[in-house]
Amino acid sequence: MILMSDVFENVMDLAKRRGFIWQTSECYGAVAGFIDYGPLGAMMKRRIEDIWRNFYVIEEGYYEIECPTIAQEAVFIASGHVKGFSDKMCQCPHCKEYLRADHVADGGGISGASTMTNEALAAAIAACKCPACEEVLGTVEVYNFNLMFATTIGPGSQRIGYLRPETAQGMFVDFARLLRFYRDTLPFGAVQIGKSYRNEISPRQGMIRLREFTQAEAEIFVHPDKKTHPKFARYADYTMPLLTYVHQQNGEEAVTMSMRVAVDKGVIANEYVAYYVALTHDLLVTIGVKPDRLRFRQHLPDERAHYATDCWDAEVFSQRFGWVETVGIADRTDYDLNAHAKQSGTPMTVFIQYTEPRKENRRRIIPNMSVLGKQYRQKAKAVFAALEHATPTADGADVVVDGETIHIPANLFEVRDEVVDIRGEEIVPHVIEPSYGIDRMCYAVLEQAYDEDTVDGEKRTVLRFSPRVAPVQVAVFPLMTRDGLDTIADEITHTLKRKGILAEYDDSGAIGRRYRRQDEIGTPFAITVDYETKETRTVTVRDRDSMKQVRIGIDTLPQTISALVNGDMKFTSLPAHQNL
RNA sequence: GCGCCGAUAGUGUAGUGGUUAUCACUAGGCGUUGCCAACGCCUAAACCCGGGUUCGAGUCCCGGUCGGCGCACCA
Repeated sequence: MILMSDVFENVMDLAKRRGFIWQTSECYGAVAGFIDYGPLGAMMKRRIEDIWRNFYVIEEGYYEIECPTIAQEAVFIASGHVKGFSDKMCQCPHCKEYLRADHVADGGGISGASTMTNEALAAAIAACKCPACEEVLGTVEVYNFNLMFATTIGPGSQRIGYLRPETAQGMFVDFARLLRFYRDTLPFGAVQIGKSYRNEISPRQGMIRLREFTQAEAEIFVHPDKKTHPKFARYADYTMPLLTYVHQQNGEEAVTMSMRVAVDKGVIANEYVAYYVALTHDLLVTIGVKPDRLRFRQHLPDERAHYATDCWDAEVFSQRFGWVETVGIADRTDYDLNAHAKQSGTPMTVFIQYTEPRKENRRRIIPNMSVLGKQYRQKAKAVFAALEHATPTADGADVVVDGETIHIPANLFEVRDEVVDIRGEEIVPHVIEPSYGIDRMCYAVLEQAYDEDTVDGEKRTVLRFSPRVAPVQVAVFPLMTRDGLDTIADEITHTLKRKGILAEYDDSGAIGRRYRRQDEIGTPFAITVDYETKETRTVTVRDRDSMKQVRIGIDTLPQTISALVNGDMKFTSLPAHQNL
């Protein structure tokens, strides 16, 4: 349509002016990386989150949980964030370049940088050259920069806590309870929508990169050998352009294919990842992302987290920022559960029962505790343990305890060969993780909804929201504020509100001005009470995008508006279109 | 963090050291108005923060904050 000089500026200006998004605590001077959602923005965000819930909680059946945004240090030691999210940094005194101190050490042939103290590392790299300007560094300060916000828990306590950098860990640490909730059966999933925090060095690009942001994440626990999605048929024929890492390396364009083909050809690792790639496409289109501004890009092998076997990003095209990573869908394998099991000492496995028990020969060596115990006392426990794995002969068994070979006579233990039923095995599930950046989705919806057109030579600014995400769902206007028209409009407003519809009454100014106000905040429909209303109990319903109107009875308004707003009915399918 | 640029009513702006900071739109009130930002009258509303130079600073200088861009960073 109209070429907009800079959509980002127009959108953010409108967002600020009309109460969608603004900078936080402006009266004290804003802080980079933090935003407030205003009245309309918070409503829009909630509607987007609710659509997400429809997909993941209601349709997929993965219940939502809510964990604290602060967790104790052990959680993030296990997840790798304490170490991996923290870099040893230093600054070149000559060119002011910020450098990874450990990389400088590696480049200078110094080993063991990761185990040195900051002071030792600083001393070690003093003789190294700055990789940027080639000058010898000399005296530098090495410090840790961790992207997690740290805090302490409790009064005067030294117990360290961190604000979570992702919601995912909450689902992992709750694994055992979730497994019980889902009655010890794979696959199952849990989701969480909430705030996460990263102390970004340089937050930029409006609301694209924030220090506090909202994530919607699902962790789906699956059997490692069964990555076939039970409902794969739903999206098997769903097609979309896929930009594989091979395409990217060869500088080729994305190729459109169905999910079935993508899995069969090995383009996408498994059905689970493919299923959520397709579901994500479906979801993003539902909230109003245009398909031609949406692509799925596979992570390059060196870009993937070390544990992920496959990872796809949903990228939304922004006229300002180019392709913006908005959703990541990764197969995290068993990395997280293993890490938490090790750190916490709690097993995080599922018992998978075999369809048929397996017969297995087993030899058990049963020691005569009363005799051996007395004989070996403190060593007894170690002796028992060693004996279990010993290879007994006719005259006994030799075990080695603390380097000492001890002969246990055959009469002090019994060897039992038995056939046992193995009914199943403990396995560590793999995790499929779709992770959504809600703020980026909100921005994408705003940017893509923004439009300007020309009506009677005048510019009209309109947010072409899907009715499902529009904060205000319908506006109600009396044509005149007299002759009882305002009373009727007021009654209609209240009737709609009682049905759970967010209706806004407005009688201020000319009717055209009121339509324009609602256009600018993306209200999809407007009801006008006119003089005919008093005679026929009908009102006009006006469509934001076409500006066309139809006349319908007051009594059918609640059901009609509901259907229009939740997408069950299109405006064009209403009878008796007329231009008034 | 570094470098460059910027910051004046809600929004967009004018203002090259000197009265009471310009204009438009927006918003609120009253009147008018029989369907797409009409009109009249009235009202409200701003120099990012801190320091300095000066008789006098929105204007000049320094520092900070925020924003944009380029680097760097982005498990």
